[in-house]
Amino acid sequence: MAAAPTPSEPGKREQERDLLHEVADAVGALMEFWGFKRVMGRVWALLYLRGDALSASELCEQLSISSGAASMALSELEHWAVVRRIRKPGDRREYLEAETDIWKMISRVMRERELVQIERALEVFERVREKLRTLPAPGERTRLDAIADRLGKLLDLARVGRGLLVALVQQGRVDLGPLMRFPRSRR
Amino acid sequence: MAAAPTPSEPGKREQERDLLHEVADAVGALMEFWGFKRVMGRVWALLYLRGDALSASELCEQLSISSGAASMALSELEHWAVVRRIRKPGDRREYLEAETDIWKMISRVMRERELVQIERALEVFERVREKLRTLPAPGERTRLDAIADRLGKLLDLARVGRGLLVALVQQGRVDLGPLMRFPRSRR
DNA sequence: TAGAGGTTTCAGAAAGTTTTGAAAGTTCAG
DNA sequence: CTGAACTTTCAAAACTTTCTGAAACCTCTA
Repeated sequence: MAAAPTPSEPGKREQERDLLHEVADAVGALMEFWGFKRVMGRVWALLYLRGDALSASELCEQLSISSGAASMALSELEHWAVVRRIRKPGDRREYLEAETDIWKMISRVMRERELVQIERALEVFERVREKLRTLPAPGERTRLDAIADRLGKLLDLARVGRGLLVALVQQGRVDLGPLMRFPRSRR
Repeated sequence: MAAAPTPSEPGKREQERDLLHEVADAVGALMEFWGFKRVMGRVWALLYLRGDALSASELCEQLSISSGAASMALSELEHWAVVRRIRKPGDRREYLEAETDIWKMISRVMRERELVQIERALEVFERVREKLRTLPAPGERTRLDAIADRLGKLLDLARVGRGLLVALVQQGRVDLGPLMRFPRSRR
């Protein structure tokens, strides 16, 4: 190859790769913590940092995962609209590109996952409270009432949580200004 | 008249128990979703709703878990200060009581778990960006710069996330007022 | 339309997590 | 001190999740 016969750079290339991997692993850990598969985070981070589209097999090689794992991670990432597939004409392969609007990704997950979860719980809380109310207790009114009260506190909290999520999601962006009146008072 | 040893109530007692279990399971699901063991949520919710202190064996029976599982869940719950042990004089057993200040629990988890997680990632991002900068690339300045830029966006996001967490935790309570000034406008 | 180059599927392997139950350890009334 | 009552520990079992690799399946180009 005329282009770069020079293995000139000592370990620059490797160094760069290792650095990207470090970040990819950190993102992977974060994603895993947030309930996704670790590989998903690694894939997205690598694509995001490199900026250009990679083929699936390149990803497999870079991250040392099997084609099966890559395929599964990719389809899940696609479901969350976190990665896009694009085709280059005259090339049979698919290339993968990271969504770069991070907030869009986050708010989608909030909306479709966290919110669903909390609403499911809310539903149970509400239903049970109703039933507790109609349980015609003999001399137990007070005891059951106390339970219903505590359940009510749980309900309130869940509603606050839902409120926070909805607020974040509806804004479509992070606007912490109001919430953070003590920004850079570094203590 | 069914007097003292009345099995009078048809299924009231069972109904009540089932309702509490429904809530406990919902909380368990939520806790699991949030990265804790499902049992932890069930234990806390049951204690919280009943309001009175239960013995460990009662818990085992109520939730159909082994004493081992209970012991482990309890010590973890205790670590998070979500459940307290109390002793009644003249009784060899320990009784368990739920912490009722829910916000206190949440902010503790935020501080000790979520915040640690995000700070770990931040550290990696920062360190890698520094190194990328000092990688004396020949004609690659622009390519590496672009990578560093994207890494910078990641850093910003992580900082915003940390800011949100810190804000929530420092307030010591949920104050959504500022964040939610668009009450019920459907857009 | 053949077939080379790619991708998906899926059963089984590997890894990770939670639960059990019994043995070891504590605690306290007597 | 002793032993009954209770709790903790921990190795193994049960279960869940994730990964692998090969076969089945696409999809283009020639």
